[in-house]
Amino acid sequence: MGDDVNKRKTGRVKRQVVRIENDAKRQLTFSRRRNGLIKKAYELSVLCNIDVALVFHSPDGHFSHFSAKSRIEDVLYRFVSLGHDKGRYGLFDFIALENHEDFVYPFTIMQYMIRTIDEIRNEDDIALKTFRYLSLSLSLEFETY
Amino acid sequence: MGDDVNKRKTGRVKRQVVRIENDAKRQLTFSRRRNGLIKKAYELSVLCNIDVALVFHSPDGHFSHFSAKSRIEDVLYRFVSLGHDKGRYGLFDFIALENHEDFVYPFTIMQYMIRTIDEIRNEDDIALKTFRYLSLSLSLEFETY
DNA sequence: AAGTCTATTATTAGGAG
DNA sequence: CCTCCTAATAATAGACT
Repeated sequence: MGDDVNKRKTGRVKRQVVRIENDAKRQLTFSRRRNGLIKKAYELSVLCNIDVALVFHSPDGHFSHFSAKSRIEDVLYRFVSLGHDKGRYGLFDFIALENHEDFVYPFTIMQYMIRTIDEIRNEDDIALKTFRYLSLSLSLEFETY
Repeated sequence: MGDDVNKRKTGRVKRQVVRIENDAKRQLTFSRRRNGLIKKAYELSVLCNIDVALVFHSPDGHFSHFSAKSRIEDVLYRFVSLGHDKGRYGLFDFIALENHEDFVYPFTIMQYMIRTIDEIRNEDDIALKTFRYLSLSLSLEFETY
């Protein structure tokens, strides 16, 4: 019985911030930390009356998103349209952490949006897609708090 | 001198998750927790090889954003164009936490984007705005890690 | 994949500068 | 706006279910 005490090896251990190679462990850590991040984003939004939007993409194409206080569409729309609002440049504070070597063109997001909208306009099955998207959203939506 | 020991009142205290009414305290908490959130988003992106985008808006018009691993434009573009990608609906998992009572139309973001693009196309000072936006981005960009 | 336990690390509130 | 300090709360790695 005393053995159990010696064998016990639980409790948080320190982790280097490097990619987790083991698939199962990486998935578990992603799930836990994503929940932690969402909780903190929610708390920040309430404590400080801030709109926060979070978007996650994994390399295999999975994605998830979160927004507190406002719809994520509203938060992102405001972000996209910033470059469009002449009178308020002086108010913006930018935090940019870029790990890629190619230069950042601030207007790139607009070019992307224009291309996307053009493609969408050339299609005639928007209603169908909206319906499918809507069905999926509703079935997978859940309340954490 | 012994008095000092009794008077000492430091250390973290428990806070309810409700709006902080004191302006200075709310701003301080915002600054600290936003940094904490960005650090955790960065760690998640490295540990789990995930693209993460974060967008913050305060009611007074200030905003900031963060993205690790990929440009924020790329992460948001992928998000926006999801509704446009027919073949992959089955892969998506949605996390939606909506605090507002009105119904969420998944296509709203597209409608917003269309409106934004239309407005942009009706202007002829894009080059000037791009230049100003670029100058500001570069001067305020910084590396946290 | 998602919940429980536990020991430990990580974050952060308040105060001072 | 920061940064530093301290003591307390909060998050979480690993193991198990």
